[in-house]
Amino acid sequence: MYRTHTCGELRQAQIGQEITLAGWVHKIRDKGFVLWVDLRDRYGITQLVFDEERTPADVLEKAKKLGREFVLQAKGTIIQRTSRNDQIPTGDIELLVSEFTILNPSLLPPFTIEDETDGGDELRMKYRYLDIRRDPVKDNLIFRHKVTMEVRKYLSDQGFIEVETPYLIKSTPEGARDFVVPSRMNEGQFYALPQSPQTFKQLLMVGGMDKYFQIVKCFRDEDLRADRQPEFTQIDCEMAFVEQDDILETFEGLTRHVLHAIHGVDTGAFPRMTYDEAMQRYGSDKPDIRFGMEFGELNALAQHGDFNVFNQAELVVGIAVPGGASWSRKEIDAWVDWVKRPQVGAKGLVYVKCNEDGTYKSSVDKFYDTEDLAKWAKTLGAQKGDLLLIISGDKAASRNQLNVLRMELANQLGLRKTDEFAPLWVTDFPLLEWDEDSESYHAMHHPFTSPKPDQLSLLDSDPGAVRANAYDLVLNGNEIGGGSIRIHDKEVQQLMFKHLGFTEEEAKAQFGFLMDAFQYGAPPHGGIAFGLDRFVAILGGQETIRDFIAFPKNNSGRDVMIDAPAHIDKDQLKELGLKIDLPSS
RNA sequence: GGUCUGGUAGUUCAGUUGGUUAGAAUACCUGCCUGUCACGCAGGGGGUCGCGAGUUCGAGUCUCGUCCAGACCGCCA
Repeated sequence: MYRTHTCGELRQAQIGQEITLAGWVHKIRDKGFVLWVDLRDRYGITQLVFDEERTPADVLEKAKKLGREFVLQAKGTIIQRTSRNDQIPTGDIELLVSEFTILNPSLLPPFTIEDETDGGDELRMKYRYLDIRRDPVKDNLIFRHKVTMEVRKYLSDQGFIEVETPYLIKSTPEGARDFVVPSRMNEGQFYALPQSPQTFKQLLMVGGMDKYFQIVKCFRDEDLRADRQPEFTQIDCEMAFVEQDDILETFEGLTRHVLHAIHGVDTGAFPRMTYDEAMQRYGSDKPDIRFGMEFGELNALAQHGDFNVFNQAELVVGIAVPGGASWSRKEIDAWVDWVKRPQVGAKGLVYVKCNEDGTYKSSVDKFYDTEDLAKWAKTLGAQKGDLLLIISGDKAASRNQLNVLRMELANQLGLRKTDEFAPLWVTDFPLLEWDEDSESYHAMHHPFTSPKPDQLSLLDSDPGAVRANAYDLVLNGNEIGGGSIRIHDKEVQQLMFKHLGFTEEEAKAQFGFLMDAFQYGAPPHGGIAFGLDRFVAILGGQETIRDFIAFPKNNSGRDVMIDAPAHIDKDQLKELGLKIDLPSS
């Protein structure tokens, strides 16, 4: 047995006991006559003490040669400290070491193993196993464990069965790019890694597993962001014999359970909002409702004068920024420039200061009188001291630009509090969205999503107007889950494929197995999938999901620790019947 | 595929108009220190300024290319 206790559990109750600890040398403080070593493991830090009076001379001598991150086993007696440290739970005691063994020495680590490390991101990723020794990373992994355990507990208690689905499946053209895996036994053929277990969970419904879930890796070969990894984890769920409300209630229950178990908060029933309403009120299908600054449309109040920018706009839309009237001209101009950057793409930004004395000062004083501006302020819900910011132009573009501005303002005004949780269901998403590049309609969610039954007839006349039985769960302005009631009827599924531009043969070749299954008594069903990495990060009050993944990939999809991806040798290629043909190599 | 930012000591960074021997903090090493816990004090070692070309009497600094990292746009059903 390497240890009798951990480095985090010893208190005054153990004083006088002979114990053995094992851990890493966290820090050494050598005062000459006495030397302290902070010994660290997953559970905490215990101070070891060596001194001239009480420690055997050879042990003290050996201790003077220790280095950071050496792995030690130390035996001795727990004693009361002469001077206590109230900063750590074990600060009342220390281990007077009688003998110790160096289980393994360590090279000098390339960065300090401390909460506030001196190491940069790149270095920490390369030596991720050292990074994980640091509390912030370690705590995040433990936090993730707690969340997933609560999820499993809740779903299992609700009668859900966790079923594993295959990782080696078939590539399909819809959606994201697939990661592909060559098959040795079927030369020239490839598996694909699943972007989600979508069709398998539907087949489980046909199989009668009427409540399924799986905490499962999914893979998408698309460019990355701070909140996007090529492999990520979903809480994938599906239920049979349910309508949309059943799903929303079940997974609202799950989310509330997790919020309560992790943070002790009860958010109450989640508000619901249709997609159209979300776009109109917030310019986003995932609005952050922790704060106000709701959109107000000013077309009726602003399109009567000589200001042609507004007159010619499809939409004139604004928000009221709390306290913004006190901003200087320079500060406001900075925001005007900010929205005009190509990343935002607005043509301009009109402002109206609603001064404390009841007067108004705007960038369009030439065109509108005080009465106009007062009406705008009222429509946008402005108080005295607020600043109206107004964007105009194409409807979709203006909403998007104002949404980007609203979010950035909220960030800078500190309105996005990480310890506040504002969930929201967004429902009734469009079934299809127009893709400019291919000049065709694509499924907004996925091709298995059912249209609202009463809107089936619209599919031919006005496909873009058809609404789906699809919903997203939004938390603090992030989409953390999305799902739909699925199609379970072969004819309807075939109709969908037709509208997505599949020929009958293509549909049969790619999804024939699913439509076959639908002919053998497929129950009505629907489900949802949560992005676990993002969910955990938001619950943890952070933005980047990398900090909650033990071994994440970098910006270009590389694992810099193991240096993957990598070339494979000629024999492997030959065995797979592959030839590399790159202009550069 | 694109835009932007960065790459200088083990590490995090500073480095003025292109000009003397490239600095600081921290880490590391040595010595001192009778209770430290961000210990303290004194001293020391440590640099292919990402790489390659160019401009110049002279380049960490300017130009071009390239590699790497990060953020964003496209993309992500």
